[in-house]
Amino acid sequence: MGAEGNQDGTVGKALDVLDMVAGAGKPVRFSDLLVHSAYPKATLYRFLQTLTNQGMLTLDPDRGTYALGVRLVRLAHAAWQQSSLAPLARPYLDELARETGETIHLAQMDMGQVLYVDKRNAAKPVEMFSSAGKVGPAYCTGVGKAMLAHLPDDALNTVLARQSFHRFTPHTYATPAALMTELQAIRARGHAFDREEHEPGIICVAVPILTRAGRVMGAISLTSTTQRTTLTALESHADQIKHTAGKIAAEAESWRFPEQNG
Amino acid sequence: MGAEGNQDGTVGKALDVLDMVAGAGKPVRFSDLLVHSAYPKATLYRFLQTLTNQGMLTLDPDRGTYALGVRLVRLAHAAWQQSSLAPLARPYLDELARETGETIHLAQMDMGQVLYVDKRNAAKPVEMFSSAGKVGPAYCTGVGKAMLAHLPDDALNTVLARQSFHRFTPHTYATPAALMTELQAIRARGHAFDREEHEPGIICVAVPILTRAGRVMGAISLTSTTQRTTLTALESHADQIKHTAGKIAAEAESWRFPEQNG
DNA sequence: CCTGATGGTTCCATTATTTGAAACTTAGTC
DNA sequence: GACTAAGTTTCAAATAATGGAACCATCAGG
Repeated sequence: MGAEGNQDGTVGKALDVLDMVAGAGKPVRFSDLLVHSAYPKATLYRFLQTLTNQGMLTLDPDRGTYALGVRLVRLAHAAWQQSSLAPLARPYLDELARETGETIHLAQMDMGQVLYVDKRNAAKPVEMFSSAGKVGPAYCTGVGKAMLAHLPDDALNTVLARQSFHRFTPHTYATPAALMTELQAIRARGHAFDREEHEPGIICVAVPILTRAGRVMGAISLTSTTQRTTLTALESHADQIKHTAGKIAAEAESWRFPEQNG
Repeated sequence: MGAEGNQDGTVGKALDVLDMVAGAGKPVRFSDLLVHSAYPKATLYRFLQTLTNQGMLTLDPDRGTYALGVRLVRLAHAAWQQSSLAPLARPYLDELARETGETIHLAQMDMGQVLYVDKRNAAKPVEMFSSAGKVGPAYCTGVGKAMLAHLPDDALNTVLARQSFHRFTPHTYATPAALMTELQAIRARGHAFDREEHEPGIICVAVPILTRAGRVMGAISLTSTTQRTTLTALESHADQIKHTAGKIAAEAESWRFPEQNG
């Protein structure tokens, strides 16, 4: 049930193919792609050639498989630096991690999904690339809901329209209506919870990072497990997180930051 | 500055524009790009629109500036996982770092340049995204030369043709001829040195990671400074590094194939 | 209030590129 | 050697990209 339907000319189609390879999660053969592709043989073939030529894909000549190219890693380095909150937020997250001793996530919105751009893990040393870049659903994660709650109406609708609500756990808000009520509460409260809505046993408090004008830039969450702590205990850190979010927002604004779109 | 030599149809040109934004290193205005661009106003404009639409770029509506989009971060996560040696090499690099106590780099080749995909720093905790994704010259770094030395002739020539040899330090090999001799020595020896060729005071030993068939997959280096140690002392780790490289190569080769459907 | 810049956006006839069915070339099997 | 599956190339028709020029702000002076 992937969202097919691209309207951006040749470039859009090529990026579609790129996504398809990315989505596979591992090297894929031409014919594998062909089956799932909307494009005819020759067309798909030419796209793959072009993308390979451009270093966006690599072709393993032995196996005849395509995989994402390392050029992306280079681009992402630049992207992460110039357009994610992560480099700027780093010291503040470090501080928050030190003070609270809990796992911290920094996330932004990408195409209606939550994209984690940084992480601090209380226990283990950081595994950056392996966690930054991960995506998750917006409607059932703390950071996701925190951001959704502060999206302008039209953007929110666009995002929700693209969602297919899946009931991950018994606590998941599985309808737009239920979610809307929850978002309102979050807006009033200033922070969002994850009450085991995505994964059983995993809870968190999340706070949005907003510009002075109220535009959503990202969100921070403090995550733990039901075994280690309770939601109430986590909530006691809420003000602290808000403070951190505020500092990040302030610094981001002084550096003038690009907006997220849905 | 770089001589444009792109011709991969529309897609290639669009990716060119993407690189241009990446190269700027900071959010750029339309007109800034227009000056440096080979494309006329309307064309460049449409590319920017398309790329923004696709989430490869973000447009800050207040400033009117473009920056790399977070979609790249998501793609890179996948790229790093599925097509770099990093995830697979991680435990081996950890081990090597523990044993030697020195800084370790894992690099691969990208468009004739060295691309660092992972790093272990003896002293400080890792700063992954901020170091993975970095690029450097091939002809004057340990990892670069280690890889060049094992490239097939035609590939080597392609790469060298693209290089503009810059004399970073007095020790830099600044001509293809001099470099060729060095590469021969490296091939014979099995490992490469960086004798302060890129940065004064920085030295390293590097070893290529090769498939059984002899194809270059990447390289590992062990880096230090002239103040802390000597090249001879570093070289004493050479066999250890080769051993690590061998293990990574073996695992990389065995860890390739199956396919799913769905 | 006008006038001229500057920076960004849209039009649209022309042109070049993409498209994709089909033919072809391997490489692998029985 | 004949059959199949996977990958590659061809080529006329369809389509999308091109870019010169016109257009629409917004702002700064006069």
